[in-house]
Amino acid sequence: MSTTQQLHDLPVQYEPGHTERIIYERWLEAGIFSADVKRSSRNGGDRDPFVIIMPPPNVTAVLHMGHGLNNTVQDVIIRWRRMVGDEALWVPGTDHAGIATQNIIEKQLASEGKTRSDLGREAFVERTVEFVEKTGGEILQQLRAIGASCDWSRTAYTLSPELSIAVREAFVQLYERGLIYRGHRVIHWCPRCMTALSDEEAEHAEEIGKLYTIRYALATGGDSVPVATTRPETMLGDVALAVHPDDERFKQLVGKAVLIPITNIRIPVIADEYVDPAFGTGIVKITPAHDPNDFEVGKRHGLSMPVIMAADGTMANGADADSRVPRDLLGVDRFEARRRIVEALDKSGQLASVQEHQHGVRHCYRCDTVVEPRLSDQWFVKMQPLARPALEAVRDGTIRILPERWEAVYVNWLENIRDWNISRQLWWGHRIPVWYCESCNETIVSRTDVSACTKCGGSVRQDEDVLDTWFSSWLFPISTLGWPDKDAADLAAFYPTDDLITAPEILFFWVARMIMAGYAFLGARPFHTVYLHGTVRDMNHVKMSKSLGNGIDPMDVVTQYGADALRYTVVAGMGMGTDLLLDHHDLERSFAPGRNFATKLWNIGRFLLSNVGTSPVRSVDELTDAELTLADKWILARLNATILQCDGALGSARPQKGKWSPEEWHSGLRLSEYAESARAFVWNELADWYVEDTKGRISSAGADSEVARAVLAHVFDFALRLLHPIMPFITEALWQRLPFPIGADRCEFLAIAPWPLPHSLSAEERAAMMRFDLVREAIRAVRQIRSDYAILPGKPLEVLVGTRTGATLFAENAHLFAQLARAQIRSGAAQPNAAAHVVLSDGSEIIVPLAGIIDVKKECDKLRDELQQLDAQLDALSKRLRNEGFLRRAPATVVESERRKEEEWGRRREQLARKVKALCGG
RNA sequence: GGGCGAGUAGCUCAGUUGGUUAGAGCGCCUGCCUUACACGCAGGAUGUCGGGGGUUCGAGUCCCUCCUCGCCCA
Repeated sequence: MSTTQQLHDLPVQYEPGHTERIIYERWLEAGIFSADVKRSSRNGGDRDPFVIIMPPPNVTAVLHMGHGLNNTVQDVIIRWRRMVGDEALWVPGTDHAGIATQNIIEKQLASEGKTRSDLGREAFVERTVEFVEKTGGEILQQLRAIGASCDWSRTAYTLSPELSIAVREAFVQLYERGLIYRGHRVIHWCPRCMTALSDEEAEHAEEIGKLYTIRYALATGGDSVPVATTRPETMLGDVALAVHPDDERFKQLVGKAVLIPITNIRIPVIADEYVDPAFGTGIVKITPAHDPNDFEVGKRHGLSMPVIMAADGTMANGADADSRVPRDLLGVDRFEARRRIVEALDKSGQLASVQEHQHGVRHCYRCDTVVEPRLSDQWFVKMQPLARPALEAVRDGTIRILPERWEAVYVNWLENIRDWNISRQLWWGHRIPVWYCESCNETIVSRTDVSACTKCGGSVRQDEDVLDTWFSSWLFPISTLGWPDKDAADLAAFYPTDDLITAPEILFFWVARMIMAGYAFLGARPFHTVYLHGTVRDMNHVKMSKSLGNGIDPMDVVTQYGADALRYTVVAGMGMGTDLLLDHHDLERSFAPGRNFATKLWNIGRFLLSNVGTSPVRSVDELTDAELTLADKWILARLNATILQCDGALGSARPQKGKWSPEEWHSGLRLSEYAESARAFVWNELADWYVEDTKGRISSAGADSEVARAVLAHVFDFALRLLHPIMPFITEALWQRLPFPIGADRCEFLAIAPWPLPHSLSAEERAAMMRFDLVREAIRAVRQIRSDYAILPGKPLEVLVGTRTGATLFAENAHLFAQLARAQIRSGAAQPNAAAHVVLSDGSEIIVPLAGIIDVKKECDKLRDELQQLDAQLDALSKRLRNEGFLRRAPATVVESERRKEEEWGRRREQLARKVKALCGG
C-alpha cells in the first residue's frame, strides 16, 4: 500500500477484517512499536521516554471485554504520545497466575481420574509448563487484533528466568532488611485450592447465616452458660469461654470451668477486653487455631491451640488436638460436621436457639469457596515500612490517582495496612528461596540454590511452598526493564515509567504494592499516574463474565464490526472512572457508535477521493487571506479549536515539575471528552457543513476549487491524526490514500505522523467563526421553516433577508444557502401574511415567502411564544440589573455581560414585536 | 460498625474558583432513498438538577439535615 496505487478503488463499504490485518503487519514490519534505548533522553537521545507497563493478563486467559477496554485505553495513550514524538514504549506481558493455572491443570487431571500427587511435583510442573507453552500466548495474539501497539520484542512473563531472578532478589533483599519473616498465626485458607491466601484474596461477602446459641454446662454442675457462635463445628477446638472484664452479668463466671458439649472437655472461663458484651449472649467461645481474634486472645492468655480440621476442610485431629474430634466426625466435611453437631446439640437439649444472622463471610477470590481461618506457618512481608513512601508519594502529588476519589481509598488502605502473607501451598509458581537444615535447623535464605547447610554442612530441604503470584507482579515495572541488573539499558532509559492503567479492583493487590516495590528496590516511583477505569457491565449493571454467560467476546466484535468500532465505542462510552454498559444480547446496538462513526469516516474519505481526487493539493500555508472563503476560515479555526480541546482533554502527559500541580492533576486523561471533541468536529462541522459547502466549489473549475481542495485535504489529514489513537486502522487506511501538497514532508505511516499543533486563535479567526455561525443559524432557520411546512428537501425556496443586520453577510454567502438549504437569497419585501418568519439571535430576519401554504395563525403562535419567552427572560434580567446588591457585589465583568445581553435581547425583542404586529395585528 | 463516593433528560454521564436561556451521547417523535454515507440527512420534544432548610445580589455548584443507592474496610 505505497501511497497512490490502491487509491483508485475505495470500496463502497469499509472492510475492516481485510484492512486491519494488512495494516498491522505493515506497522510491525516497519518496527514502529519498538522503543530504542538510544533515543530516550535519559540516555542522551532527543526524545522524552513515555512508558506504559501492561497489567499482565493471566497466561491462560483469553481476551474478554475487560481486557479489551483496559488495553484500548493503554493503546490510545501510547499512540498519542508516539505521535507527539515521545520515545513510546508499551511493555506487554503475562502473569503465571499460580492458583488459576494450577486449578486448570488439576481439573484436567481430575478428568483423567488423577490428582497432582499421583503425578508428583516435578511431573506436575512439567505438564503445566507444556500447557502454558501451548496456550499461553493466545491473549497476546488477540491484543494484536485490537490494534495494540506493544513492543513485542520486550514481552515479559512472570515465570521467565529473567523475572524469576528479580523475584528471588526481592525476597532475599527484604529478608536481609528484616522485612520478610516467618510467622505462626491464623491465616485465610482455601480448603479447595489447598493454599493460604492473603487478606486481599479472601473476599468479603455479606451473607445471611445462622447464629447458634449453645449451652455449655458448668463443670460443677447446675446452670449452663449460653454461648453464641456462627460456626458451631469449631466448638471442638474451643479452649476457653470469654466475657468482657467489665460485664457485671458474668463476673462470677470468670475463673470457673465449663464443659464443651458433646466432648465434655473441661475449659476455663476467662475475661478479655476483646469480647463485645452486646454481641450474642455476651459470652464467646475461644478457638485460637480457627479464628484470628481468638488466636490473639489465646496468645494473651497462654492457651493451647488445637487444630481440629485438615487442610481440605474435613474434621481431623491436627496439632495439639489429641483426640478432640470424635471418631464419627473424623474425615467429615466442615459443613456436614456443622449439621451433625447442631443436630446432636438439639437432641441433647444443648441448643438454646437458632437465629438468622447477617455476617461477613470470606470467600476465595479464585474459586469462591468459603475461606477457613487456619493456624499455620507462613512467610510474611512486613508492610508498614514499605507503605510509608507509597503513602507519601500520593499525598504530595508525586503520583496521581485518577479518578481522584480512589486516592482516599488508597490512603485509607495503606494507613491500616497489615502484613502480607506471601506463602502459597501450591506447586505452580516461584518456589520460596529458603532452605532448612535437617541437622541443625538453620534457615538459609539465598539468591542461588543451596545444596548443603552453610552452617553445619548438613543436608537441606527447600521450603515446599511457592510465592504469591502478586509477589512477582508487584515487581513488573522494574523486573520487565531489567532489574536487578543495575546496568540494564532499559532500566536507565525507561524507568520510572509514566502511566499505569488498570481496574480499581486491583488497586491493593497490585497498584499499591508496585508503588511500594518501586520505592523499596529503586528508591523511585514506578509511574506518575494511576488511571483506574470502570468495569464492563451488561444492561442490568451486572459485571460481564464468561461464567455468568453475559460476556461479549471482543474477537466477535472485531470480526463483525472491526477493531476501530470496538475501540471507539469503548473510549467514547467510558467517562472518567465510569462503568461501560454494553448489551450482550445485541452487539449491533452496543457497538453502533463505533461502527457508525467508522462508516462515516469512510464515506468522507470516499467523497474526498471522488471529488478532491488524488492529485497533489496546494499547501494551506501558502493560501492567502484573500483566497480563503468565510467557510474555509471557519473550518480552519474550528480545526484549531478542536486540537485545543483534544489536547485539553488529554491533559499534561507528565508532571511538568516532577510533582503534579493541582491544575495538571485534575485536567488529565479525559478520553471520552477527547473522543467526543474529535468526533463532533469531523461529523457535525466538517461533514455536515464544510464538505457540503465545498461540493459546489470543487465541481466548478478554477482557483477557488483548488483552495477548497487544499483546505479539505488539510483538515481531513489533521482530523485523521486526532482520531488515529482511538481508531488506528481506518484512519491509517484513509490517510494513506489522502492527497498531499507537492513536496510535503510526509511520514510513511499516520501512526508516526506528528500530532497536530494548535495556535491561539486570532481576533480575525474569532470574527470569522462568529460570522459563519450567524450564517449557519440563518440556514437552520430556513430548514426549520422547510420542516414546519413539510416542504420536500429538493424543492427550491426563496429567502428574503430584508435590509437588517445580517443581510449583507447572507447575500455574500448566497452559495451556502443554495448548497445547504436549497434557498435563493433575494432582497425585497414580502406580504407578511404570505411568508414564514424567523428572527435570529442578533435581530436579523429570515423571511420565506410561502403564498398559499402559509398558516398565519401558526406563524403568529410561533412568534408570540418566542416573544413571550424572551419577555420572561428579559424580565428576570432587568430585575437583576436593577438589584442594588447585584450591581454592588457582582464582578464588573458579570454585570457588563448582563448589560450587553439585555441590549442584544432587547434588539431581538423589538424585531419580534414588530413582526407580531405586522403579521398578527397586535 | 468505620471510611469513601454518588443521586442532573427515558438510559449513561459532563457541568472547572458560585455568575448566559443547565449540556453531550444514546434512545424517542416527524419528514426525507437530496448523486460520500438510511451504519444516513433535516427538523423536533424531553429536566420541580433526590427531599427540606440555610448562606448569598445570585446555588446544580457552598453549609446543615433527611432519604436512596454504590464501593472499600471491619
